[in-house]
Amino acid sequence: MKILIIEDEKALQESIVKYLEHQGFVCEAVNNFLEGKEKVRQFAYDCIVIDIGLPYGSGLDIVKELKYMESKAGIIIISAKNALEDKLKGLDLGADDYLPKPFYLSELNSRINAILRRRNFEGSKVVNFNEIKLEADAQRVTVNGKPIVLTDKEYQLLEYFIANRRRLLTKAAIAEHIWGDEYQHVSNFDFIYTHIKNLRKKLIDAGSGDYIKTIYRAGYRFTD
Amino acid sequence: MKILIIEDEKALQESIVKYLEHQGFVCEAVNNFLEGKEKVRQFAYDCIVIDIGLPYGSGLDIVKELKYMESKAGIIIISAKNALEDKLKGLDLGADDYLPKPFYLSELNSRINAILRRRNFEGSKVVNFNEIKLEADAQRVTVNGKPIVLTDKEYQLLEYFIANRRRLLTKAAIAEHIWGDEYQHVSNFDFIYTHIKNLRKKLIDAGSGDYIKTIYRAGYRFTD
DNA sequence: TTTTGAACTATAGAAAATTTATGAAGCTTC
DNA sequence: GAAGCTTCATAAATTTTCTATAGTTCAAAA
Repeated sequence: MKILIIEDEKALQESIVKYLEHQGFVCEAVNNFLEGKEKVRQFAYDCIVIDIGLPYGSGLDIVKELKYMESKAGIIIISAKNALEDKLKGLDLGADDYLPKPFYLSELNSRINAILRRRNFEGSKVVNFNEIKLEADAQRVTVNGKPIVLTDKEYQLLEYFIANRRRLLTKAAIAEHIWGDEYQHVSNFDFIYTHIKNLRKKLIDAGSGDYIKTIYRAGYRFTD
Repeated sequence: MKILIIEDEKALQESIVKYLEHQGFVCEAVNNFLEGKEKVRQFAYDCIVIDIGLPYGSGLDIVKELKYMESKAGIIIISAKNALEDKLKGLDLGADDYLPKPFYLSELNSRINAILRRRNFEGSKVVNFNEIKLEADAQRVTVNGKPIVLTDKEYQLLEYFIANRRRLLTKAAIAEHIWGDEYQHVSNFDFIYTHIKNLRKKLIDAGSGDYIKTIYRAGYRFTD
């Protein structure tokens, strides 16, 4: 699997490459718009990770280019600001996923895998975890085939848990993922407790196992 | 992981410490050049965050000092002015990364992680010692493949032991590493006994060998 | 060589501190 | 006004620290 990373922050770029290579991907990286465009035209990648804010141009234009070319590569855009606009524009242009900076490399990895998986099985954005089934398209969740109703935050929580199954997720990571940077200074994570509680209850009431394990002083882990 | 922050702006310093502690780092902070130099000479840190503009001297001189000492700590310099010169000088002197103010705390965090990752084990965060396996990513420990549940302190203890396998570790060193410098003057390390005891019990109950050897009047050594 | 005692380490259990869970009460938004 | 999100107060759970006591080690004295 070959991945192209278009990212100008050197330290971040190196981290990504190193991490992904360690995960068994073949990586290439460039640090500006022009080189990015060049690479994209010349070679076929399985997945392309694009920063929006680049020297000499916007990453969004590369997304456009790719779509124009009818490229089959998966596209993940990343953006410094947690800008809803960037996200919407990117997804609108045909990107497969959006990741606000900063993010955990493990998360980027799991999103890449999700996209590649999706691409292979063509179509359905459905993730399973034992008796839990999560249909991303419909933002719908079923337990043993029976649908359950989740609020927005609960759904996001569950999606994040399942995407990062068996991994330790700190409350800070969860907060950043679901609420964004504005919570970085907050030292009070009470609101997470409440959402965890509600999600747990709904899942268990629906007959699922209790997969959300609390790791005292560290965070949570979704596992069986 | 122990981090030193040398930063004179009180509010910023406190934010950094709070944030990083949330991420699971042990932090210490000082607010001027002299104290910074003092700390750096006395203790070993995993990573040091240095503001360039400090009372009584330049942070760059601390970088110099560290390099002279052949310190293994990661170094991140931060600077109020987005001065290219500072950046170049700092990186030239051997700093690992440069961050212009203002920055997102999460950005600082991810850079620290990037450096530690690079520095430590080049990617893979899994360490083995005979039948014991320690997965840093998940903060998970298994013995012969079976997971065991450790408390925070127990985990840190084990991590420290395994990282320094076959080395004599004094109680003072252990206390300093896990609890921070405020324990440097403490002469009573009784609280360590309990943690050692508990860790030993959990490991042995899980079927591991008894690797924590007591060296009378000296400390402990993790070895087979 | 054996005994003895001070210093050191091990252990269990209680107390203190910290962290997480929970239900209810406000807020906002639609 | 209902639904969902957040805050708050309080309860519960878990970990960490403290305390007391017992067991070890080592070296000096007998």
